[in-house]
Amino acid sequence: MGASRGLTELEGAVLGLVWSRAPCTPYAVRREFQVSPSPFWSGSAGAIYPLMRRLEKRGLLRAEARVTGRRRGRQYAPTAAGLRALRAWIGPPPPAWVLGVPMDALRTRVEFLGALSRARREAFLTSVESGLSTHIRIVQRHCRRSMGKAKTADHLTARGALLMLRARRLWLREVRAAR
Amino acid sequence: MGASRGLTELEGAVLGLVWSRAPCTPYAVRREFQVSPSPFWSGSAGAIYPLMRRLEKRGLLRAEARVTGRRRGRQYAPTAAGLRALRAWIGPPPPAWVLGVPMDALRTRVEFLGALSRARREAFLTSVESGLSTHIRIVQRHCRRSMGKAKTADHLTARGALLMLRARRLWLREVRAAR
DNA sequence: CCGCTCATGTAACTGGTTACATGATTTA
DNA sequence: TAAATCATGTAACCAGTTACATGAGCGG
Repeated sequence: MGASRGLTELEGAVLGLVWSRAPCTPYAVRREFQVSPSPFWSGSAGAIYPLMRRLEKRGLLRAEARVTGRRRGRQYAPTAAGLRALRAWIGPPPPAWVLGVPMDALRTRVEFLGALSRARREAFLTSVESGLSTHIRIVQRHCRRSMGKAKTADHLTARGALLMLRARRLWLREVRAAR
Repeated sequence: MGASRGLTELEGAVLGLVWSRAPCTPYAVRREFQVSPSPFWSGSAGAIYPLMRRLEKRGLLRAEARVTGRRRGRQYAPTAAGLRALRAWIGPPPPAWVLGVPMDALRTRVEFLGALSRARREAFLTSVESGLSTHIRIVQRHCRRSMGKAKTADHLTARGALLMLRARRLWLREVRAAR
């Protein structure tokens, strides 16, 4: 029933998050996005709350009222249909754009570095390299923290992020050398 | 003097593209996005044409009517203010989110791979690894083609994309090994 | 002359953001 | 008890997408 067209990226990510943390409040999901070192989604309330209601209405999430003290709230868990939807979202050979080079704001900027004076270019590259190193340290810590403790998925994700950042820093050095 | 708030990512990319290819039609810009191995922006007409008009109205692009045969059309080039805006977009130490881990649809999916059966997981990883290798070959070709010929910026961008893809493939192998 | 690609646009939609509003709970 | 944070939500906005419309030029 319910022709249920595919999930958007954010929907997929939220559904997956709920699946892996269930039972799970919208607030917890938001936090997850907010503390993530990958700041693509703001995890704004205006995105998350309506989205989870939507998933509930589509029968992919089931909500139970949570009453801690006098606090209203809902905890979500995926339904059977929700799990199926998640699998259908991940499972089949992903469309090309999923495999394609991810968009990268840094790469875009570097592409037009030629518009800057030599001095500004140097300053840019220096600042970026140090900023990148900071980020790497953060993700590295996150990576170590999630090691072992049965959080394999988290750890692997962090590893992925780390490898990505390192590749970028390496590339940055190439860029600097080439100028 | 139009307080000219900052440029969006797409605006920055378009302005940069026009700067590096000027004089340049909107259509050429679209094509650039469409053939890019990084398929984040569709390069849809509905995005590009209004955007470039906007930049023109803000005084960042200057348009000259192009008449080839009986064909209407506009060629754009950045104005002095446009170049300044481009520099201001790239130049200063970029905000943290530019340096942060770029969002990656593949990483998101892998994060929830645990929702799949062992067999499906295997199938997924196999399909992704081969798809990734295909993409790598494509970018590699692009990379070689842009070598030398004074297209340093293009080449470096392609290199960046290539390193990113390779890091991803390496990571994929880790994922497979860890399961 | 038919269909394909080049080329320029517009209109409706939509998903996510910003900014705001509200109240409960914890901490200084 | 005041300030901070937890927690839930809404409303207006906006950038980019999809889908459509139009017409020029060109290859068969």
